[in-house]
Parts: sequence; structure tokens; C-alpha cells
Amino acid sequence: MSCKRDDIFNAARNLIAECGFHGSSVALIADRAGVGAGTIYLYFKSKDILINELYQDIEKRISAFILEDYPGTRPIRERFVHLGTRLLTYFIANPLDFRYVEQFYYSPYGAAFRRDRIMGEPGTCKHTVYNELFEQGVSQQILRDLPLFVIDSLAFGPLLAVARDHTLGFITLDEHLLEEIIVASWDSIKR
Amino acid sequence: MSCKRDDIFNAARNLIAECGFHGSSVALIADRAGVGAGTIYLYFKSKDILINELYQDIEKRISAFILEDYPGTRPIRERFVHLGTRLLTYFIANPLDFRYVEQFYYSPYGAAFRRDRIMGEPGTCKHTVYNELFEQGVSQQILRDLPLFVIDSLAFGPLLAVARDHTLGFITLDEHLLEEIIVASWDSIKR
Amino acid sequence: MSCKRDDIFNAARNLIAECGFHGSSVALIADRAGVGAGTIYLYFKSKDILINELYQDIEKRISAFILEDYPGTRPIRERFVHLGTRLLTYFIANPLDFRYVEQFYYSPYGAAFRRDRIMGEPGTCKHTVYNELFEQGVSQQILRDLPLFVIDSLAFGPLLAVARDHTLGFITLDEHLLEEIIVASWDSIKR
Amino acid sequence: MSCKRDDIFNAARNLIAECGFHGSSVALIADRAGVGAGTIYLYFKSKDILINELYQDIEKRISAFILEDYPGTRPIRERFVHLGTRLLTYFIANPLDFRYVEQFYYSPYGAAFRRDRIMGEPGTCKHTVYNELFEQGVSQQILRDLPLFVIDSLAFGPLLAVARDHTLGFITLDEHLLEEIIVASWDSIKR
DNA sequence: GATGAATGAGCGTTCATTCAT
DNA sequence: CATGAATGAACGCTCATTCAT
Repeated sequence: MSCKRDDIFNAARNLIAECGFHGSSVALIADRAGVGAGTIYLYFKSKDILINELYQDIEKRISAFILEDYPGTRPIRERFVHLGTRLLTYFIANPLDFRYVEQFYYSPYGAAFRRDRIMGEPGTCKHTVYNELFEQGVSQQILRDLPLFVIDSLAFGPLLAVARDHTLGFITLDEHLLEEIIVASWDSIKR
Repeated sequence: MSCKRDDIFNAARNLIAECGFHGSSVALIADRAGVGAGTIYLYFKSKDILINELYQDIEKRISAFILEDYPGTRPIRERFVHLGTRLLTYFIANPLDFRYVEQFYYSPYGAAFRRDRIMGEPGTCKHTVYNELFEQGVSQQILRDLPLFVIDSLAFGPLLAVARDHTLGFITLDEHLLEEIIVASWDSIKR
Repeated sequence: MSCKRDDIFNAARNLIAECGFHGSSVALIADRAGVGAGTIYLYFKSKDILINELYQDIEKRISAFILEDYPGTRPIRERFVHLGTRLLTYFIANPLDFRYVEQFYYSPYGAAFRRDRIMGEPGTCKHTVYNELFEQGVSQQILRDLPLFVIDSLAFGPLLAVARDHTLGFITLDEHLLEEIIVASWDSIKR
Repeated sequence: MSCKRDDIFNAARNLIAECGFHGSSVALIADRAGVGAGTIYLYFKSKDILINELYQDIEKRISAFILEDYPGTRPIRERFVHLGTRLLTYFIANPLDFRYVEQFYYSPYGAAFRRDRIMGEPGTCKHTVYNELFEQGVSQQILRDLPLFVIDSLAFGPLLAVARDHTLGFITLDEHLLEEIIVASWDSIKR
């Protein structure tokens, strides 16, 4: 048994992942979700809001997945490997989520979203498990002494790039390759 | 003295960099370029063709810039540092080019463009100065023994990520920071 | 009680009859039909399709009208008089239908339509009640021994011409005049 | 040696005959005429005026052709046969003129043109050689006692219809067939 | 005279959104 | 709650017309 809100989420994600925002009209999303076009507006005030809430929904699921069995008290490196591995694993298992996130991230939607999130934070930067990890790593002199944003980019930039190669079929990420990539990523941030 | 074609290129790049493809109608581009809407069609057969030619134009300029003084006969590492540094330097100096390229790259335009380019190549993969460098690096056992696509992603994924942070104003890339980032990137691909 | 599809049909016919295809934009048709411009596309995939379906609709109504009480077993002459009279009567009663059909027929739309129809026919030429009549007439040596196309043109060329004069107000076709014209037309095809 | 005005006339006639008014932009006409687009406006105030003047030009040439050797003092029938034969002969020899005239005639251009011509006449109807002929024919009780417009339509309706069949390739008008058609046409107007 | 680059109103069409049912 | 017919503003694009050269 499914609820219409989820049907809409799934339809929107699949369609946008495949066809982009431009190729995904509300009517098409409604069609694929098996609901009337008007119904979408019962659950979301506008298409933009649907797009944003869908992103946050996926983010939440990703977050939940990578935090499963998170070894929060183990060494920095082990924790990083866990997070990186889980993230890549998630994207490999859920290529549509990856495609959607990517489309969102690099569009004006993503720019606005990030700007809002950063503006909305009272502290110096958003507080996530990554940031906590990187902050500790820097202060313990395990990671390079670089701004958190930079470490973030060094660490996840390559992971997202290989995830893209994988979803586009340019490479096939097996467990072994995945491990090597995580290690390489670690080597770029560790002191 | 300016020519209308360049005015249109600049207006399109600036507007799309800021507002995305969706938010950049032909009328708006024409307005900003200070020309009539019809004039755009004197220089470009369609909006799509304008978008693609603009991308190729920027790519050409980037390519010319990073190949200036390229030390093609020096060690792998030095060559890599040159390329990475020049690339980031270009993006810092031309943030609108970066925003445009990024939007293009992750949109259906970019997907189609890459598909065409890969299909059009007779060899196994496109031949660029990067690939040559990475191929040599791998065969000389200076770089990790990973698929070229992966090395590419490891090397440039983080560079593009920090360029993004910079253009969004999250960090400020000075010469020193830039150097550290390039080194970090090198550390993730070197053996 | 009216349905929007019919409203659009009527508005399109009236406007095109008066102003031609060129002078009948979708916006104008929608206006006259009392619907939004987008509504037209709920009922017709494109303006071209609207134009073609409208023609076929009128053709069907004409066909139904002239075949009413058709004395299919009576002499050739009587049958011809029936068909000619009914046809002219229809055009007199529905001058907008006549103007539309005429515009359609002599435009590229009509050329394409006839081409398709002739191509689509398995036999040597389209089978209509006219052709059947003329074929019989020729083989029974009641009509001149001329190609069917020619008999067709001899018979209907003048009828359409006088219908045109009537709709333009140059003449007024009363019952008596109509009868004389049909007889004249008959005289040009009979042996 | 050719003059630009004639080049434009020819290009316009050929293009419109083939592609209709809709498919014949000023730029295309200029191209085919081998002149600049602006040049057309040196010779014609607007596209509409070009179209109308072109029609009148063709009409004049047709008129000149059918009046060659016109046996103005011979019996009505002979004169009619002359006019009809010459008219059909002209259209067979100049199919592009026929196609143009036809397109013009049945479009709003033609309707307006005829209306203007009739309005412009102080007498009951326009004075042409046809009308003179038909008037005499009626008053001498050689032709049916019908309004001139009707005789006109009876006489020329079928001729134009067979000319159309010929230009479309449905029939081939040789000298013999042509003669039979003229006779048939005569039979419909003669008493 | 002759040009053709430039224009912008207007085209056919799409689609996010609304609302009567 | 749910619908989908209806909307009209906005889209990409065309083309008759103008005007600086």
C-alpha cells in the first residue's frame, strides 16, 4: 500500500533523474505517479517546493544510511572510510537518487539551497557529522590544516565524480575499486 | 568596439551562470546583450546551438590558457601541478565561465555533448593532454594503477569542488591555498 | 448547451472563411471561440491538425446532406441532378462551409490532403458516389467519353464557380436559377 | 539583360506557385531573385502590393495572349472557342502562372481584389472581352438567358478545373481533349 | 540605387497553476 | 480528498519591414 505523496516523490525523482527539470512537466510527473495533476498541489504548494522537498527527503535518507553503524568513537580515518564507503555504496545502489541530487546540486536550485542553509546557520558553518569529523581531524593534526570547506571538497569532490562515472557507465565500481578510491580520497586530506 | 555575436555570448553566459538555463529566456539574453530578440537568430540557429557553441568557446579559451607554458617534457608531477594550477587560476579569474561550464556539464546538454564526443572518437577514449599525462603516469608507475576515468575524477573532482566554493563565496582561494589544494589533489593520485 | 470542441470548430471555420489561414492566428480563433489559447491544444494536437479535421468534418456533413434521399436506382440524369442540386443547396445554406472548403482545397493543405487520399487508395482512383455515377454514365454512353477527372471537372467546376459568386454576393441563387445551372452543367457532360 | 523588378516578379511567382504564400518569405523571394531583401521594397511598397501587382501582371499577359488573333467579328461560338482554347493553351504552357493565379484567386487576396474591382466599376459589371461576348450572345439569344456572372462561371469554371487537373498531373491535355472540353463548355452556355 | 544586418511584433505552442465538480 | 479541463503568461522562433552604409 502506497501513499500518494510518496508516489509523487518517486515519479518526480525518476523523471527528473532521467529527463532533467526541463523535461519533467507537472503533468508528466502526475501521469507517472498515477494521480491527477491537481493532486500534486494538495501535497506541495508549487513545483519548486516539490523539487526542494524531494531533495531534502533524499538527503535525509542518505544521511540515515551512512550513519548506520557509524563508529563514532573510533579513529578519524576509520570513521572517514565508513562515511565515504557508505556514501558511494548508497549512490551505487540508488543511481536515480544520485542523478537527482546531482541535477539539483549544480542547478540554481542547489545554489540557492546551499546559500539559504549557510545563511540560516548562526555559527561559522553548518554542523554535520562530516564537519565534526573534519574539525576533530584538523585540530588533532591528523588532517591538513585547511578550511573545512576545502577539506569537504577534497574529500567528497572525487567521490561524487566517480559516482557519476559509474552511473554513466564509464566505469564499474566493484568493492575493490571502491576501497582504493576511498583510500585515495583519504590521502588527499590526511596530513 | 564590440561585435554583436560577442555581446550575445557574454549576455548568455552571464545570465545562465546566474539564473540557469531555465531562467534565461531568449528575450532576456537579447535584452542584456542590447540587441533585438531576432538578432540572436542571425548568429545562432537556435537557443540550443547558442548554448553549445558558447560551451565550446569557453572550453577553447580554457584549453588555450592552461596549455600556455605547459612544461610538456618535465616530470609528471610538475606537469600536473601546472595544469591544475592554471585550471583553478582560470576559474578564479573567470567565475562566470566556471558557473556556466558547470551548469552545462551537469545538464542534459552536457550529457549529450559528452556522449557525442565519446562516440565521435575513434580510439578507446578521447585524447587530451590530461589523458596523455595520466596514461604516462600510470605506465611509469608514478600514479596509482587505476582506470583513467577514476584518476581523472580523483584529480579534478576536488579542484572543481573548491572552485565552486570559491565562486559561491564560501572560501577565498589565494595563491597559497591554491598550491596546497593542488598538492592534496596530487597526493590522491600519486602512488 | 455547447461543447468547446464545437465552439473551436465554428470559430476556426468562420475566421478562416473570412480572413484566410494567414489572418487566423490561434489566439484569434481562441478569442472568437471564447476559450483560452491553450484550450485549443486540449482538443487538437496542432493548428494544422485542427485545420485538417475541420475540413474532414465539413466534408462529412456535406456528404451526409447530398446523399439524403439519393435516388440510387433512378436514371443517371436524375441522380446527377439530385447530387448537383443538393451540393449547391448545401453551399447556399452554409456559405461559411463553402468558403472554408474552398480555401482549404486550393491551399497547400488541400494539395497534401488530396495527395494522401489518392495515395491511400488501393484502386485506380477514389471511389465515391460521383465516380460511380460518372463511370456508369460513360459506359452506358449517356455521358461523353472522357476521362473521369475531366467529367468531374466539367460537372462540378461550374457549380463551385457559381457557389463562389453567390457567397461573394455577386449573384443570388434562387431555386429557379439553381435548376437552370444544374441543367447547363448536365448539358456539358451528357452526350 | 534583365531588370531587377522582373527578377523579383519571376522569383515570387515561382516560389509562391510551388510553396504557397505561407512558404514564401520576402527573404526567400529576394534570395531566388538574386537581390537583397531591401531591394524588393524599392520596387514594391509591401509584400501585399507585390502579390497584387504580380497577379495583375500575369492577368495582363494572359489577356494579351488570348486576344492575339481574336476573331472579333466572327460568330459568337467561334469567338468563344478561340478564347477558351487560348486560355487553356496559355495555362498549359505556363503552369507556374496558373498555379499562382489559382492560389491568388481563392485566397483572401483574390476575394478582396474581385470585390475592389467590382466596387470600382461605375457600370453594372466590369467590361471585358468576355462580358462583351456573353452580353451579345445573350441578347442575340445564342446563349442561355442567365446573368453574366453565371455564364462566366459556367464557361470558365470547368476550364480552370481541368487546367488544375493537368498541372497536378491527373490528366494530360492534348489538342484533341482540349477541343472536346471547349465544346463541352460551350454546350453548357449555348441555348 | 542597392544592400543585408537589425528589429520586434506576432506566431504556434507549452505548462505551472486553479477550481468546479 | 481527488480530479483533469481550462487557463493565459511566457516560451522559442519567424519574418515583413527599416535604415545606415
